[in-house]
Amino acid sequence: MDRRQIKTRDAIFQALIALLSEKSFHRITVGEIIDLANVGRATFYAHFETKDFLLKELCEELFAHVFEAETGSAAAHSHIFDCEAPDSVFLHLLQHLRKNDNHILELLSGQSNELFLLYFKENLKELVKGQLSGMKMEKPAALPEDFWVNHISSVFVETVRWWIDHNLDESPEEINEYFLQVI
Amino acid sequence: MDRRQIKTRDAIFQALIALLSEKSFHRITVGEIIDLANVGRATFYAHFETKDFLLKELCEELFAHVFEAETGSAAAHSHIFDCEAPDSVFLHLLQHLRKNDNHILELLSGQSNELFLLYFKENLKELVKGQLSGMKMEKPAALPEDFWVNHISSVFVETVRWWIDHNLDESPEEINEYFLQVI
DNA sequence: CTGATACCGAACAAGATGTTCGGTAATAAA
DNA sequence: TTTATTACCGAACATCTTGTTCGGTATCAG
Repeated sequence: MDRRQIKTRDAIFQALIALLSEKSFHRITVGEIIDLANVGRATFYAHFETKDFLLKELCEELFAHVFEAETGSAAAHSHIFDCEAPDSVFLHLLQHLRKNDNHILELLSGQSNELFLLYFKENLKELVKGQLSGMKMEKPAALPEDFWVNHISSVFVETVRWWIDHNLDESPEEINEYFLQVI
Repeated sequence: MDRRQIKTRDAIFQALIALLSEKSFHRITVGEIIDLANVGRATFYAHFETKDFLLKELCEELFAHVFEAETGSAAAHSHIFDCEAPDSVFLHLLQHLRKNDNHILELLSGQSNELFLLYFKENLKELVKGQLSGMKMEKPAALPEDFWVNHISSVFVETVRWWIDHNLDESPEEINEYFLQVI
C-alpha cells in the first residue's frame, strides 16, 4: 500500500486521539482534526466517508490490538497460561488496559464517549461468546445464552467504567476480584 | 406560571418525542423541532439553552414520573405492597415501562440514544441507593457500596436494553426473573 | 523513467446554529 | 375593565460546519 496513505491515515488517527482526550467526540470538528493532522480537507474525506466512520475504524484498529492479544494468550500461546483458569482472560484484559497502550483508557473515559463503550462491548461479546464454554462461570440453566453473553459483557464494561470513574485507584487484581464476585 | 410557557414547552417536548421515534437524536435538527412544534426559533432558544439541554430536561420530566411512581409504591403507599419483597420494585418498573407511558420505551430504544440510558441509569442509581438497605439481595462484604449500587443499576439498565432489542417478546415477569438470577 | 495517484489548498454550496429586533397578542394583576 | 408585563412571532442575520469540486504538485510503484 502507498506509504502516503498510511502516513495521513495515521496522522488523522493520532489527531483524533489527541483531541478526544480534551473534548467529547461530538464537539470535535473535522476542521480541528485536519488542522492537527496537517491534512487537506479533501484528503480527509478521501479516507473517511464521515466523522463517525473515522471513529468506528479507530475503535476497530485499537480494540483489534487488545482483543487479538487476549485471544492469542488464550489460544495460540495457551501454553504460557496453562496453569490459569480461562477466567483470567478478564484479568489480562484489565492489566492490558491499565498499561494504557494507545491511550485506550483515556478514550474510554471522557464524558459522552458512549460510542467507545458500545464498540468495546461489541468486541467483548465476540470474545465472551467464543470463550463461554471453557469458563468457570456457568450459565444458570434458565437463562437464554445470548442474554448470558450480553450480561457478562455488560458487567465487564460497566465495571471498567466504574474503575475509570474512580481514577483507576484500584489494582487490576482488585477489579478482577470485584468482577468475579458479582458474576 | 404563564400558560403560554407551559404550552410551548409541552409542544416542543411532544415534537421531540415524535421525532425521536423516527430518527436518532443527533440527526434531529432544531429546525425540525420548531416546525413540528409550531414555535418560533427565538422562542425555542428562550426555553432551552441548547438541544442537549432540551433532551436532558425531557428525560428528567419523563423519568421523574416513572421513578416517583415507584418510590411512591414502596414508601408512601407501601401498605398496598406490604406482602411483597422490596425486590419487586424492579418488577413494577418493568411493568410500568411495558405499559409504555409517554413512549418512554420507544425513546430508550432507537439506535444512538445512549444518552437516554445514561440518564435512566442516573435516576435508577438514586432509587437503588435509597432502597438498598431493605433489599433481599445482600451486598457481598468485600465490595464497596457505590460499586454495588452501580452494578445493580447497570445490570438493570442493560437488562432492559436487551429486552428492548428482543422486541419485548418476554413478559415483565420473565425479565424480572432473569434480572434476579444474575444479581 | 514514466504513468498513476495521493495530496494540497482554495473555493464552493448547502445547511445548522444561535442571536437580534420590532411588532403583536396573550396574560396576570390592579 | 384597564394596564403593564411578557411570551411569542417571523424574518433577517452572522457564523460555523459539512461535504464536494478542481487544477496543480509531489510522491509513489513498477
